[in-house]
Amino acid sequence: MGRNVSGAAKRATIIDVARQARVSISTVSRVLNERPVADQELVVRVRAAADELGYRPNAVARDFRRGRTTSIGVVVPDLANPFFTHVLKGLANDVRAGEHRLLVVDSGEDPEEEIQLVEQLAERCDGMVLCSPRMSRAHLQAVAGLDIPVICTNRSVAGLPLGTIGVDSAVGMAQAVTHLYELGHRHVGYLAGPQSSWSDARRREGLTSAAAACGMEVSVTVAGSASDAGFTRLPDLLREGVTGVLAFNDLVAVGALARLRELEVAVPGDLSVVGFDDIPVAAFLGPPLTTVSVPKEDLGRAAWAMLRQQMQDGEVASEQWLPSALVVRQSTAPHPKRLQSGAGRRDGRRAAR
Amino acid sequence: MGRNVSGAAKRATIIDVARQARVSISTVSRVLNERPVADQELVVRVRAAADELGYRPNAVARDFRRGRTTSIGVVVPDLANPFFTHVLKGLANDVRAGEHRLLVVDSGEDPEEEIQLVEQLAERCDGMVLCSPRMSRAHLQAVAGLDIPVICTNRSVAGLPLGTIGVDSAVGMAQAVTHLYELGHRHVGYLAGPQSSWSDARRREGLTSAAAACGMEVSVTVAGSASDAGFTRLPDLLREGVTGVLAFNDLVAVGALARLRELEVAVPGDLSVVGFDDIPVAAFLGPPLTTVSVPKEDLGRAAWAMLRQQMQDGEVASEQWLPSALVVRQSTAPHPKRLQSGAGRRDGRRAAR
DNA sequence: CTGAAAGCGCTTACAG
DNA sequence: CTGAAAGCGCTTACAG
Repeated sequence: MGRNVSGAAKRATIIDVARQARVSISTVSRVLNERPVADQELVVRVRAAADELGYRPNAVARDFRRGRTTSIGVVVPDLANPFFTHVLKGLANDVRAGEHRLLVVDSGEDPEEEIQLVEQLAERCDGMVLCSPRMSRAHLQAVAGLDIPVICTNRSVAGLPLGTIGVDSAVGMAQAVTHLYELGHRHVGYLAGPQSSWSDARRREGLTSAAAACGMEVSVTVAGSASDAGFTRLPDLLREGVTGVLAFNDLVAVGALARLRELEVAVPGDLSVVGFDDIPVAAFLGPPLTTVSVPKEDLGRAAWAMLRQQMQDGEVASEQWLPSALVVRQSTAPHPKRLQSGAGRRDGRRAAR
Repeated sequence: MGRNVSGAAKRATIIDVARQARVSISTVSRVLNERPVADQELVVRVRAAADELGYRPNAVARDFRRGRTTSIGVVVPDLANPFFTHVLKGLANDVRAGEHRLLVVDSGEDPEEEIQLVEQLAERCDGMVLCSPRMSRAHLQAVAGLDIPVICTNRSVAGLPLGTIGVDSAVGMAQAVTHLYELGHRHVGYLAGPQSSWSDARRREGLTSAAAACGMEVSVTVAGSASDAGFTRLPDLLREGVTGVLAFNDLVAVGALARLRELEVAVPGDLSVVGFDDIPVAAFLGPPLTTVSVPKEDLGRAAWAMLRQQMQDGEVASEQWLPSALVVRQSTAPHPKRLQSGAGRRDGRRAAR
């Protein structure tokens, strides 16, 4: 039993196994990698020797020699954000099926940390997925020079040889705005996300242009990506006199709802609230949250599909956008002072486009 | 610019750099690893050559040669569970400070998958943290034989040379039970977690013995670890006539709250609800959830501290338990039919022990 | 102080 | 079909 009893009883290598089994190291390697070996007697001896010595192949040596790692790296800005963990779930499920394993790394929303991690990780992986990368375009360009297949999610990288897959949040946002408009709202507020978020920019754009199209007034306040930001910034919008609030994401909406409860503003009676992402808790809130649902797990799956193809044929730089869709629950209702026909619709799901 | 224009213009190695700089590979290695090199002229030439060739050292080769990886592996059952992501945050923050990087892997709550991932990961890391491992004790024993420092969280591994760090959930659970007792409740229900969870067993034990101590009746129904489980199983407990419900974790409590809203059972007026973990959303629910707070980030930090020490002095097998503490918010109130003096306490925090 | 050489533990052409 | 040998890209004793 080659186990360390105490201290370092040096780990058995393929040479030790070969000696013990009285064969060459080539044969040991073949047996252990299930390559054809004619003499069954040899196979038996090798397996016995490996067992006896507690031999475990040195994976780093093998990766080194093969020039491949069978690992896929994933970089996310914040593992505590449910959006990313659901993308990861989709990825993990499909990757697990194959022979690769997923190595996840959290950049802590720090662009500098992010590029460093990416460069370190790239050396130890066969391919990478960068989830909503926060790094500068210049750094993304450096990533493109890393000669390893890379997919970016929710970040446009036009002109760079990186695969892109994202959610078309403009469409979902436009649906949300239209929904509020149809309910009679004429002045809405946006609890914006982090400045470094490309998705926030897209959502804000979508909101602004949809509102402009139907002549709605929009007030914006910068919140962030977590619930306390929504809790803190919500009053800014109330002061502006909005009757509907759209949040950068569901977490921010959760904070807004809590603040409204504290202020005894009834939702949806006095004010309508719309989230974004449709994280699991959204459906369980009081009231259940009207939100824009994005296919998080599909995003992960699609990223893996794209990455795998890129690893196979070496072709890069495709682009793919998944639809988002408004899910109407119970946090939105007709404008308090202006009842109208479109009111009272509940729990429907409207497909994007 | 050694970048691949298309196809594989083979990556520059240390040999190419040495040739270009007209020095030995030893010197290149020394310069690039910032070891003392006397002749500044050489340093300049090496840096220039490396730049010109776009040289990036092969990390796998270096890890192989050094016999170390500067990576720490972390295995979690489910990245979508906020509890684990917060433990990870604590870990990541402290690890980031040093020279190590964190490689996270999700076992999908599958014990078989878990042991496989652990064995693969162990070969590519200098140390590992297993968060709430679901694998059998026999498999844990195999892990102990992997001659790599390993810390387990929330799992007792008595007799095995693995570091253990966990949360003493029995204490927090006892506080929750006492809290309900003092509010006049005499029959409570438990929405239990997954069978494979060691923490659930501990919490259930804590609940049962605390309830027995004060003569309270307990009904148990097996839910799981996600909100829909709480939503689905809650009625089982109502049927038993409980006036207070304790959930395995906050997610399950969220589901229970949603079901109660649907059933128009007032919380806390008609029924009290207590969660576990104190995830961020707990404080933002309607009503804000009374729950047992566990020091998730501290758990991660402590795991890293223990692992680092184990990697330094090779000493293994310490044990450490962090306290949990009840946080009283607004989802608990006096038993509806039995008002009494202890009632109405709000928003206090009771330290463990 | 720098360079030539050994060697980490494997896999895989190449001989026999 | 199996074995002897080369070599992946580094780091680090060891010479000079």
